[in-house]
Amino acid sequence: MNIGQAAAQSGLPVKTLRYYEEIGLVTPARTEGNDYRDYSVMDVEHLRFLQRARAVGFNLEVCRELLDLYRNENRRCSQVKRLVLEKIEQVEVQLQELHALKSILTDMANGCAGDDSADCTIIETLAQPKPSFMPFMLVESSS
Amino acid sequence: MNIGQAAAQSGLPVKTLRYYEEIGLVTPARTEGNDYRDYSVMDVEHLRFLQRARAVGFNLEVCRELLDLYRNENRRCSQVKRLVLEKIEQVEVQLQELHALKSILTDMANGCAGDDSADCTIIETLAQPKPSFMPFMLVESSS
DNA sequence: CATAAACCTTTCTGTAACTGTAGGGTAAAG
DNA sequence: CTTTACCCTACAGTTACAGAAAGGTTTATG
Repeated sequence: MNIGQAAAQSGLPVKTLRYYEEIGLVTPARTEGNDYRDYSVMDVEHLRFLQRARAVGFNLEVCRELLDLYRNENRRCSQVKRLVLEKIEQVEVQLQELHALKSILTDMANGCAGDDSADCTIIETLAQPKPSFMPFMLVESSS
Repeated sequence: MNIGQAAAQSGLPVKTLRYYEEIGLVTPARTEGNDYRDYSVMDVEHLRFLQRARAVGFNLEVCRELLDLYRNENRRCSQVKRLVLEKIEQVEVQLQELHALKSILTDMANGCAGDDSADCTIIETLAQPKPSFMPFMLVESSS
């Protein structure tokens, strides 16, 4: 089938399919006369697999590993699980960082009048933070 | 002062200082003989301000706005606070997305034996998810 | 049969915020 | 004088595509 149909069935944009071919993830056949890409049913399965793996946050490098495992009958389930556990750890780190940021930003907003004056505690904090307010800055600036 | 010292005092890498000059954020003077960058004390203040604004998650576009407000004596505090409140909203959206991802990934990991067999429920889920497992896929694939 | 719409093709450029590398000039120390 | 540590510019690379230019093909319609 043509690229447009493959895109519709996989839930991915046409440009993404061309990109995935360029980096060797899913390489469809070509029709003889006109050089159009010709995606097989299995190609589309792989594209759908990639779409879902991306949707749960795996980057393309890991998606490639996952797809290789999907295509490999000799895979071991433990290999797959390890990738998922690693991703969970990354997500947890990101969550912690974002929680910390939100806490700082919320403190900033709460300490700020938000009126028409030029005096602004947020600007002051960014210009010269009190350690009690942004304690991690001590660590950062000592590196 | 030279770029190396300015970098050390601001907590930013040398390459970042050159980049910030390239995009017009902080443009130091040049020494006459050798074209070395010559950062003033105020330049370094601005760099430190940028370092902290970046550290709490603002992108460079917003950092530029914040720096402009910092330099502008006619700023209104409310303008600053609005930027912080917007950022908080963004962080909250990201937190929700990450929580959802973590939940899906954790379900995947929990449902998987992680042994030496080739049968893997994670791979199966990515290949053909059950709606109860990845319900958002229904929305995604209908677009 | 002509033509217009809807496909398809390649290639180049751009995104964010830098980092790395190549190839060179300059300054302080021994 | 030489080494070492700076400094400079300019260009390529990173992620995962999206947009646009310029053109070939297929299909539907008049």
